[in-house]
Amino acid sequence: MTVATRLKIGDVAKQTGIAVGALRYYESLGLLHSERGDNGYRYYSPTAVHQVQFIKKAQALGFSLEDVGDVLNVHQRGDVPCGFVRSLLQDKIQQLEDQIQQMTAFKADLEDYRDRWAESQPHPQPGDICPLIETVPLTV
Amino acid sequence: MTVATRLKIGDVAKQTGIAVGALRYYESLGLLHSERGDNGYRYYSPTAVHQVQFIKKAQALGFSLEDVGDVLNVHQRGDVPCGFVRSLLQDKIQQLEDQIQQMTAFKADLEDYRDRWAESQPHPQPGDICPLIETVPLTV
DNA sequence: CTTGACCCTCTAGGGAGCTATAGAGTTTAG
DNA sequence: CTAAACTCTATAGCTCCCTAGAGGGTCAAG
Repeated sequence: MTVATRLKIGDVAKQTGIAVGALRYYESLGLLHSERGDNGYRYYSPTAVHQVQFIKKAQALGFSLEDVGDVLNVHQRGDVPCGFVRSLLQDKIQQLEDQIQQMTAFKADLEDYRDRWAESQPHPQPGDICPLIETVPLTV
Repeated sequence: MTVATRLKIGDVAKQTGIAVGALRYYESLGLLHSERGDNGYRYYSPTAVHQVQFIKKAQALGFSLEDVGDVLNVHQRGDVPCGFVRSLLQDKIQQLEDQIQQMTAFKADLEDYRDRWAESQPHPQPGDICPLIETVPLTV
């Protein structure tokens, strides 16, 4: 019987490409657990590498670390969090949709100004800073 | 001959709808100037209202306060900053374009996952947290 | 034994544009 | 005259995900 491999934080960092400081940060958020040796060092089992990769993958899906924590909590309760993940994912998609729409409308606005200002020689009024911008209406 | 109107910061705030704290913040960035009375109060001429509105309008075009400062500097040098403003505006449009493209591609990715995961009953492996997320490839 | 590569905790910072508070002085309406 | 409403400075906090540094202990190779 061999003792299970005990990884130090630097080993986990190397195997995952995540900085040591970030790993400690994950732990402070409760996303990653470690055992402490007598020297105070954090020790990890090889599954920790897998867990860090899980965090990376969730982030790649646009999940915040808080989201990851929520998923982990569902898992901790013994449930399979896939349904929860699906709904989170749908939320992210909807948020993206909304943001894209907003940005597209905003871009159209800006292009409108650009085209209107393309060759106009503005009529500066006393006190004006940029006579072009001065024509923008105040949204009150 | 009447003394020119001297506005206090609260007056400017009321007339522009910008919080007092924000006006002080603008001043700290050099975007808004005031004279000090013997009591230490900031006093503004009515053109300050116009200048604050200019800041608001520039922000409505997606300009950062730093951008506004740059525009103001051109103006301060005695130049008309409209050419500079046009090029800033084109930059903002381009940035929006890029961001929209990125977000659209990302959204397509997420929708891909969503559809693939729609009714799949995943095959949990020992150590898995959410078998769905586990299928996401690591971008290394 | 020494040197260097690790590890620890705690604190600060950053980006953007503010808001909020504390503790103090000033002005203004009644 | 008093009380409310205003003003001042200076500092901290917000969001998110870390990074960087100080000041110290621990461990492995030569």
